[in-house]
Amino acid sequence: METDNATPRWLTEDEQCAWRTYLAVNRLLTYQMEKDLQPFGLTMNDYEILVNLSESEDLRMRMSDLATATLQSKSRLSHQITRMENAGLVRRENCESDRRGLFAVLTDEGHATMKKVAPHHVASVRKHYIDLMTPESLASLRATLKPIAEHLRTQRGKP
Amino acid sequence: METDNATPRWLTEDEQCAWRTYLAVNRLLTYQMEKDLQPFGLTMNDYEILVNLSESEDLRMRMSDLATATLQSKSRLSHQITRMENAGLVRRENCESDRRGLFAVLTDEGHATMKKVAPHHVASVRKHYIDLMTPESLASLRATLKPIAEHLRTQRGKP
DNA sequence: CCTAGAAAGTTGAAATTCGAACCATCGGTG
DNA sequence: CACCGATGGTTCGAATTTCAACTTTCTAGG
Repeated sequence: METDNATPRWLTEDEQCAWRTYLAVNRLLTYQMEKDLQPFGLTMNDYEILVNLSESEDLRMRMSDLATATLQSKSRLSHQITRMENAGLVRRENCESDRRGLFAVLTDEGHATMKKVAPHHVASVRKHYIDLMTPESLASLRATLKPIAEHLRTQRGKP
Repeated sequence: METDNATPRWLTEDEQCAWRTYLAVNRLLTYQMEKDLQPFGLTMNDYEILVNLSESEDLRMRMSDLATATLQSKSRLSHQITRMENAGLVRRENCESDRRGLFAVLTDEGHATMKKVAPHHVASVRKHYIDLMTPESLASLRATLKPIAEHLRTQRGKP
């Protein structure tokens, strides 16, 4: 008989507003970042990978680790790296210790691109996000979101 | 000579952390919401359209308005509605006053689906977002994000 | 009235993403 | 050592998204 018909706890006015605002910022911001990166021929995805690689030991990362770090499926990353490889930003290299494995390695060109684009991207992030809030707001936001990120990380299987 | 080489204002440690956390929540949350909707055969996109329609006068909206409301391109929305039409959730109807125009109208089935799914979706939003913060955090977050949404809305052209 | 844009939507092809199936190698166990 | 389930990655086909035409209808100016 139990067909799960407990009265749902609907969102209050405020909660609803908060949620929708969040969703809106989410999309609008993504759109804007994407747009600001476009003149350099990069997507957010490209950029994030460049960041990860350039912050890594030897400018390289195992495909798996990169997939985990950027929260993408293995399949998607594989395609993504192929495209970036064609664009000359990245190169695949075999892993000695595990012959199944591959590294994605930042090329010189990739590194140069990174250096050129980073300032613009940072400016964009500031202009459309960071600089629009007070340091207190930022701190509060971070404190609120951090545990949520943790929670969500534990929830998910392998995307 | 001006080649735009002012020293960029890099992000501070805290800012960097806030930004990355935001990005992470962004993706993880989207992923989770999507996943929780999957058993009902809906995507976030589907759901959002159902919400918009069910909150509208006569359960209908002009394609353009719907596109604007959901922040999608006309093209994307058109395909989207076609799919939902095939799924029986929505139906297209001509506009009397403007013969170029079309309405997307919620069907009975669409309305029923909405009613069935909404409680689960709300529960999901609570579980993975709203209920993970205090009311104060939520209020603060809303207050911070609201102006950002405004700013971003003014920035963008037609996606 | 006529015409040149603009606006509303659709369409089709190309690019991206997803999911499942697949291949090869690893690591542990009997 | 030989087997077997896990890991690391790629690949293929289907679904989704994007981008650039294209059609039809409006609207405003002359």
